[in-house]
Amino acid sequence: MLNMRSVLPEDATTRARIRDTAIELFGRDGFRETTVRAIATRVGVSPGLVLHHFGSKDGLREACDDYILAEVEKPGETIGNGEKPGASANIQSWLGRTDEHRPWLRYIGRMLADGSQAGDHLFAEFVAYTERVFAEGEANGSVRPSSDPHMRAVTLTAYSMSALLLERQFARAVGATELTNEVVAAMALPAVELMTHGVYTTDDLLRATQDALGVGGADDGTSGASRANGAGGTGGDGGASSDGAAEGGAGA
Amino acid sequence: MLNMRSVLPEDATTRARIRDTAIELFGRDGFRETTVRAIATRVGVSPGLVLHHFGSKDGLREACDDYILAEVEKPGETIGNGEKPGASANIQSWLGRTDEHRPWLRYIGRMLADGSQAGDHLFAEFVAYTERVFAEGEANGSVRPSSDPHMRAVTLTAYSMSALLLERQFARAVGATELTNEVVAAMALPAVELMTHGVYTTDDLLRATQDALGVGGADDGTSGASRANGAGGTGGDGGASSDGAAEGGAGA
DNA sequence: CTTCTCATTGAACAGGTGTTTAGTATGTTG
DNA sequence: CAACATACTAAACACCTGTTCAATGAGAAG
Repeated sequence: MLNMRSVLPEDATTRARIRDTAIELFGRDGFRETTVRAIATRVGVSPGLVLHHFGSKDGLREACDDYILAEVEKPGETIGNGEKPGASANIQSWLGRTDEHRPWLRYIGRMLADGSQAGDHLFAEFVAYTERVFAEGEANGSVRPSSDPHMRAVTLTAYSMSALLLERQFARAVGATELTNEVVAAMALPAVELMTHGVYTTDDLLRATQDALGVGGADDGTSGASRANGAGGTGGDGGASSDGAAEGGAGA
Repeated sequence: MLNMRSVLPEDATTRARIRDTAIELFGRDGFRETTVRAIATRVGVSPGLVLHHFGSKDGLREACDDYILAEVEKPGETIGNGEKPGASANIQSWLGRTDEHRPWLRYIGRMLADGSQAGDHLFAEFVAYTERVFAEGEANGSVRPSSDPHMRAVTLTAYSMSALLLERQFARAVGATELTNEVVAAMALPAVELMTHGVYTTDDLLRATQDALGVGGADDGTSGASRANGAGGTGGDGGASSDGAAEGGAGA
């Protein structure tokens, strides 16, 4: 309720309007393909003014990075209640209101895809938060232990970010072209189902992977069937190290 | 064993060497940031020759797309045995030999990130394959049913592609800078653990998500604890539709 | 009022870009 | 041999890019 001028740059200062428009275009088209003139035209100013305020196009990018970083790390953006701080909660909230925050979500996707330092920082922050929450849950009993807690956090963070990086593909799956609320809603249940039960009914693939990597049963083997059946082992030879893992369900 | 000239453009025709170099640079730096002159210089020819062979830079890109598409859809690339056809198996195989196929993996990542039509085609193919395998496994008993099989396939395909899109972040997690075999190996176990057991010990979050979306228990409720404990419900109000799903583990 | 600051513009500039074009060499074909 | 197609180069061209610079206007400070 505090500041809701994200999408409507009505009375904001010209400098802020330039920055917001830059975020929008950088996120939509990419940094390299967005021209200073395009930003200036959309704001309704001259190209020179953009450089006057930000020094250079790279300076404008830095300003956008800083703004997004500050916005995503802002403590109580979500709702009125005393939500936990952290960037994850904010992105969470933005995904609930895609129409208002789509430019920011897209810009974050670009940050991660471009391999910038700001993207590294943001990703590391997400990972740290996820790892912390999972560690608490593990001590709590609500989260399963992992053979590699850090890599699990990295993996799940990357998975969640795929919604931003593959917006187009997720949208196409439900007949949309953008990351709308409908798309987010359709993504939710399969993701939570996966996080709750997994997809495989047996741990055959898990055992095979453990064997291929030469690790013992580090993970606790709770409710696991053991009959070998559907999913054939990973290939035949033992040369390759870890096939069948990274790909979604093609390991069989 | 058949054609292994991927990384070593020794005696290949000049046209092929230009294409391979373009794939490498497009994948590494992006299409827009890669200049025709940079490609020509690296191959050791004049910039004019690049255009002579491919008409334009966009024509070169199309040639690269076609080549990669054909290469990834090639039937028996994996090993000698009669592996199932399909693009997924090839990428699978490439991830096992990252040093040789890194340019192709990166190029595919760019295809998906750039939102090109070729990327759409490739992604759709991956999804179709994943969905088919899971349908077989579901009939088989080795794969759990899903409330939305198609969206599950889309989601898991996107998840697996995140390794290509976030190569940098995955590599940083193990102290590397590229997608090496070591990185792929480190990714494998957490991914398979997730696919086998999930991360949560209870289905509290699943039930909460189902309630928030207004769906009944479409998924079969197999081995599920029911005690409510660690993961607090999704926020307080009932306005937002599907919070707590897309983000990796921040729903709690 | 005067002076100063600063937002803003319009035009120009230097560099890099994809692309074209004329020309050269090298085979290949008749 | 001549004629021709093709691989290839060097140079230029037109365009777009980020950027600069002098000038203008308005408002604040004195």
